[in-house]
Amino acid sequence: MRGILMEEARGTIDKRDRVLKTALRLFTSQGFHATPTSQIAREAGVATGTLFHYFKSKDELINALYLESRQAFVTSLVRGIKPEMSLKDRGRLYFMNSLHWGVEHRDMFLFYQQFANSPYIDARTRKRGVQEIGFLMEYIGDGQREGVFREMPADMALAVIESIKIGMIQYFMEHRERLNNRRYTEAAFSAIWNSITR
Amino acid sequence: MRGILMEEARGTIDKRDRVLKTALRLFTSQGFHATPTSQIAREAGVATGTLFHYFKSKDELINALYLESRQAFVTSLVRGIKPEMSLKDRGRLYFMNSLHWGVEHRDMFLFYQQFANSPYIDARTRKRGVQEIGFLMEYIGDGQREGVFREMPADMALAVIESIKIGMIQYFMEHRERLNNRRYTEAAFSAIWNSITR
DNA sequence: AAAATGATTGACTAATCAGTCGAATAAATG
DNA sequence: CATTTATTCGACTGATTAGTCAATCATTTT
Repeated sequence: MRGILMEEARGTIDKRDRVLKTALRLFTSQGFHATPTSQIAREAGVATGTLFHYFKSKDELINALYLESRQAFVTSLVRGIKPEMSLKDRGRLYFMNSLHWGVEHRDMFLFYQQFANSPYIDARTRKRGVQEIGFLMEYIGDGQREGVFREMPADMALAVIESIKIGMIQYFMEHRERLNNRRYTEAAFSAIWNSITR
Repeated sequence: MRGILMEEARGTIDKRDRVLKTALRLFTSQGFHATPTSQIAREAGVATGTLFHYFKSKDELINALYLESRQAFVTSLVRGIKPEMSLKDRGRLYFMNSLHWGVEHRDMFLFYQQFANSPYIDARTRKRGVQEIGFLMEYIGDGQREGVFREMPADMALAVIESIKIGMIQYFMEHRERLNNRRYTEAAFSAIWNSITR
């Protein structure tokens, strides 16, 4: 049975966690099929048997990573959002939250990018993963009702916003020093804002 | 020796070409490592030995695909571009060329997206693949000199343009019927244009 | 039509893969 | 302290992989 005392529990959780972290890093840098379970186990410092003790299969491992990454991302997305904020301020905060999270959780972000729509993630697991889209669809609906956004199908506006957001996360990953300079992050937000507003 | 008469030559070129086309389709839908050479050969209707007769290794095959896809894309990109065109007209045409090519050459586009920056493409092959960036960098330089573009680092502007372009190609792939409706394609171009202009 | 050359084949191999299993150890429980 | 239960190990297995090779077939040249 899983230990209750801190010291005892840590050893156990530690190994499961080290497997997850190592797999995340290797999957994003090498791809799923190019990463053997033997390498994950070796670099995590556990035996292959231990890996399969915590995850019944390699697929279960990647699905666990997907759930963990999505949870972490969606939680960070809504941080500080208040209903009384203006449309523009809400949009800016969504963007800044995504931007900082993406850059600071590089592996998780890249994993999400690469694998969220991959066949390795089973349909049932993915189905519950549209929370983020839900937030943003509502946001776009608000903007259209207020007449602030240009005429454009809502799903096209969503595609525009999301693609710039992803592009900017990748951009700031390669220019981390600019992430704490308002001139650059605000320029990036302006690109999004102007792309869909009148 | 490779035949000179049409009928004889066709048989030969046919098999090499069928291997390439089949590999392109399977790599984009299943991924590189998830696609065994045996499956490529089987679905192309050739023996595994034939595949390795034309491509020394699986890596050489993916690199050949990369070169072919890039060549096809860059060629289509500049179609109809004239130096005397206005900045906006040139931008629109670059976009429309990319959009139509991407949607109509789905496999090549997806391949380019998935594999252009993957470790399977060797450095030497990739190095000669910055032609497209060259065009667009010049374009952005022109826009900044004319004072049409908002203040923003050139590489950030490039990242914005490229990411929206990719997003829109994916969008129109799922809405092919809208590709021949100016209202939609022009709305997509406006998103790009407004994202970087004053 | 004989010789030479390249195209094509598929059985085969060595290496590697995901996943198993029985033994050993550590922790929790009565 | 004795017993049960959870954790960890790594050698092992059957399946699958990229790539080989000796043989055959088709075409061109002499």
